[in-house]
Amino acid sequence: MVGINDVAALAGVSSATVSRALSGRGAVSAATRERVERAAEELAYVISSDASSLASGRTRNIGVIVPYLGRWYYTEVLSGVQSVLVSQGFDLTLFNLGGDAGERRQIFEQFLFRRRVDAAIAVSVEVDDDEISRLHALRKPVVCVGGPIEGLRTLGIDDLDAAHRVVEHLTALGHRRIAHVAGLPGLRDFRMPMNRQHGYEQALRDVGVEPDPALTRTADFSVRGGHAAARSLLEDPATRPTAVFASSDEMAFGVLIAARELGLSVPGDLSVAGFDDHENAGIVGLTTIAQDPQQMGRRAAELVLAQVESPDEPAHSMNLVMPTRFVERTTTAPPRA
Amino acid sequence: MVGINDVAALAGVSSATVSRALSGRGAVSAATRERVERAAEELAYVISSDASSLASGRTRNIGVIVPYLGRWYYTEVLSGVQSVLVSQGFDLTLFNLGGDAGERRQIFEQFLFRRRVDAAIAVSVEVDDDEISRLHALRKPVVCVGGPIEGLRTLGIDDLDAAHRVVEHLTALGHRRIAHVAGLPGLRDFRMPMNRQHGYEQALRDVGVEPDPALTRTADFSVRGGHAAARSLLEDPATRPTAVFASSDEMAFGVLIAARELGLSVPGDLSVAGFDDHENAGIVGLTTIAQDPQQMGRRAAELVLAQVESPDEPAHSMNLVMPTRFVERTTTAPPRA
DNA sequence: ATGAAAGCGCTAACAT
DNA sequence: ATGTTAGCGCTTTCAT
Repeated sequence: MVGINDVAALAGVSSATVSRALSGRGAVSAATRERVERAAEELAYVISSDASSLASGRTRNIGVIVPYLGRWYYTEVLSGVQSVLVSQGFDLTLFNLGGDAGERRQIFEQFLFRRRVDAAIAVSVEVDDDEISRLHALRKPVVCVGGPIEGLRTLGIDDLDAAHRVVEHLTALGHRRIAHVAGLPGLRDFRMPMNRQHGYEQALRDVGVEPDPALTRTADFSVRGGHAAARSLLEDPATRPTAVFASSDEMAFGVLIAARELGLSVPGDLSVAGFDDHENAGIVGLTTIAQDPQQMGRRAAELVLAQVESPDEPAHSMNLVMPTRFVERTTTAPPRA
Repeated sequence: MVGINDVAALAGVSSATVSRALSGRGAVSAATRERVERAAEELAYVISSDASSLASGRTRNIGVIVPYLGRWYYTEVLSGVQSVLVSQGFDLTLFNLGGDAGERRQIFEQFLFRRRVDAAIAVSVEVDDDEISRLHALRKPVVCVGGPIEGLRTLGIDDLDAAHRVVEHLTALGHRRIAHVAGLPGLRDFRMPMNRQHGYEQALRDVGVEPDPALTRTADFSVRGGHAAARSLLEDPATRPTAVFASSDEMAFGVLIAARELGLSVPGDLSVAGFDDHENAGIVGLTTIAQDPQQMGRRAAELVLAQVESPDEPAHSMNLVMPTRFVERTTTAPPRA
């Protein structure tokens, strides 16, 4: 195994100089750097990250915690994070909380603490108090995407406002009986589903409609969940709403499937609006409010790397609000007269 | 930061004994182990994985290479891998090749070689010769899920047979004009799309039908791709097939959407069959052939860990074939008379 | 069964 | 700008 000393010998310098030349920390003359790089190249030298980490205290590795992988949102965030990390030469260690409670405990109690990461990014993770204190105990930069966690840097969208805007679109079209397929709290993050529910309610009150609790159903953000919720919401023609707002596009897809099964035409008999601008929203013409989770992942990675690079700067907590964009397509129209 | 010496002091033993007691390597009396564990617990000691790796040469970290994250298949495999690794105390470093060519090169040339992983799992990665030799140069266990790579352990399904069975179902129903929305080769793995195409062709020849090249369209495994392929396949009533086999359920979803847009009833005017048994296949009643990528991920992790634990045993190459299961639902029926 | 001590391959003072 | 040297926190012979 070729090590730093082999490179040093070939380049005719000390190992310290090789370290400086290759890492970019500390002054090295251009000529020397040149020779060192050539030698490293020739020997196909690759650094031992373990030795480097041990000596320097920096791992060049970021931990990313996700509650689940099988939803569009998470993989998008993850891709964004990954691409920034790769470009900066950082590795990504994935912690997936989707397994059983034991796995989750092990991750919070052991894995995060093996000093293997310089920082962590938590993606819409619903953490309990004990877990929060463990994250703080890391004494490492932590930024949260989506779910605001007390005292940590956060990056997300304004869920209340976004939901409000979508539902406002429906009321502006003339809808008054609008149902909400809401997300289950506690599944991703506790507050997000609530904020979207509040945005929905507020938009109704704006036009003088008192939200009817019977028109809100919760589901697990999946197509299947949205489908089941819509079936129960739509099957009785007497109480049927004229529009449905789903708190995620995937649930909206489920609503569309249910509507078709029940012989309801969209948007003739029923308007449907979603939330996300999922990659498949366009193809079914879904009106929705777009967020860009990949971009959020990139920003989160940048934030966290900035803190890693300059650990001394006081990381005042903050909550970065990313923009959302209303996208009108063909699943929404005025209600039948 | 509490280290091994603190634990040793508290337990009244040497650091060597602590190391042995906690790692399980080497003989320690039950009583001593007990005391050491208690001391470690009390001090909330967590090992420095860097120091441990440096000294032992083992990292307890597995690299997982995926070409892309945004498809059901990959996240399922990843979940399976992850759950086994967590239970064995291993970390998972994620390498996502989905970025640009530069990122990909960096991953193969640098990241994999930082000696940060004990082994790697490649998930349906289409690798070129240079990349294969780099994987071999790792001199670490590598197992591939899905895409067979020369000289490496592989685990996957029999794509030809699976496709054959689905199409056989269609011919048994009486279909003769059967189209294939095939996967684009080179996107995931080169051979898989071809094998499915061959299975499709073979099932047709079984009933004396020579496959019509005009009835095969390729797409990128996405809903959008399947939709576009189906539009061009179905729009002309004169040349329209009576059934479509899609090489992934996600593409089949796109076919279903296109059929509806064109006013074709399924399965009345058109039968549709997919491949995967995606989590949403049931909800739209899609007939398909099920594979279990999560299970494949678990098996791959087990295989690779077994090799990591006993590196001396000759890792004869092998190709583990996992079962598939035909699932008949409601999108297939005999063609109209 | 346990301890002493020599590394593992780097980095970072410190010195020049 | 470069070299010398002392660790980083473990694991693993080798003794006992």
